[in-house]
Amino acid sequence: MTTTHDSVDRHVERWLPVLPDLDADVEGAVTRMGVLTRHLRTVKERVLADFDLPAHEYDTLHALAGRQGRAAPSELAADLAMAPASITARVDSLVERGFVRRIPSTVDRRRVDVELTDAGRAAWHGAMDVRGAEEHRLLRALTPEERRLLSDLLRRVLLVAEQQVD
Amino acid sequence: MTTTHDSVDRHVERWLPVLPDLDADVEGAVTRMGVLTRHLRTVKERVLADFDLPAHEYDTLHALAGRQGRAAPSELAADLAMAPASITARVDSLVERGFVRRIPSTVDRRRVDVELTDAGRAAWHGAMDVRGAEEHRLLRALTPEERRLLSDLLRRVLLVAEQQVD
DNA sequence: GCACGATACTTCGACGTCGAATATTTCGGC
DNA sequence: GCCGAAATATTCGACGTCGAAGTATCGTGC
Repeated sequence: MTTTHDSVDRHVERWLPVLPDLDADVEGAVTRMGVLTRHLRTVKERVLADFDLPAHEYDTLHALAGRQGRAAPSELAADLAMAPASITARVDSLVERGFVRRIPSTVDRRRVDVELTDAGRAAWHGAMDVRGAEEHRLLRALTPEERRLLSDLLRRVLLVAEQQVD
Repeated sequence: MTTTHDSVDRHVERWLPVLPDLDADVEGAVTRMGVLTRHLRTVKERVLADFDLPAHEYDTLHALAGRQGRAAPSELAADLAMAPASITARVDSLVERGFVRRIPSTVDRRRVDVELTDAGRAAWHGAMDVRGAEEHRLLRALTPEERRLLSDLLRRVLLVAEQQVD
């Protein structure tokens, strides 16, 4: 069983001479996470192109589906980790395509619920099947136990990032 | 020793009812990588603000330093994984700030080398020290052996992503 | 009841990135 | 040597995102 070099190994080898106090494991783990998330995003974009769905439109439909097909723009902004101002444009184009409806709330006239139409739910559901295929293809490099281990290690790292500093 | 829930655990719990065939470990690992890379980018942006350096300017200086302070725009584009057309604007603003020089090549008149000035190298070197502090803070949640393990697991996953399909 | 701060969404202007098209230069086959 | 193909950097127009400002509405304390 021989271990092989990946692009990050070459990246680290290239930087080690000029930055001697570089921790290969820290740099390696961080850089690999970055490369992998970028890769997954690129593949998702390419796969969704077959459905005429830009990734940001799919993401919006997905977030809506995660809230039973109905949510306020501010809720979508929080779920998608983006500025509330950006939601307006996203919803505009989805309305244009008939995937989404704007429903002014009657109880609080400041609010405007966004609701998935049947066409919108169909578009989401259709693209859903291929979604995650690349994730599983990559993670199949590990055994189920190793996947659990990876997920657990990352949880412990993420907990440090998310802990409140009051 | 009690294990704690992070935001991704809550994310998975929220989706499991509607997507029963969701693999918690695959979804967990992938989502955590995404959240962590986003977190690291945000913190880096905030820390670099003290140096009046937008992250994309720092990244460009960093890429340049990785090539001994001199590189062609196309090389920078490759190292930074972005479109060559985008490099022009980045170099423009760095020239504006005196961090970089454009040197037309004499041997191949299509090429224009970009060279780090003393001020540019100083700006990069100054921001270098704080760079990576957050990475180490987060990864300190793991033991050195666990960090090695994490990096190794991610390498095996990345190798699948990078393997050529001829 | 009223005024004032908080809340919710949108508009606006600026910015960074990209793909396609362009201009210039080099290279290779003949 | 010449001509078409490849390479290199840039310009241009479009797009998605953001922060700040704007508009409308709600809620609360008095």
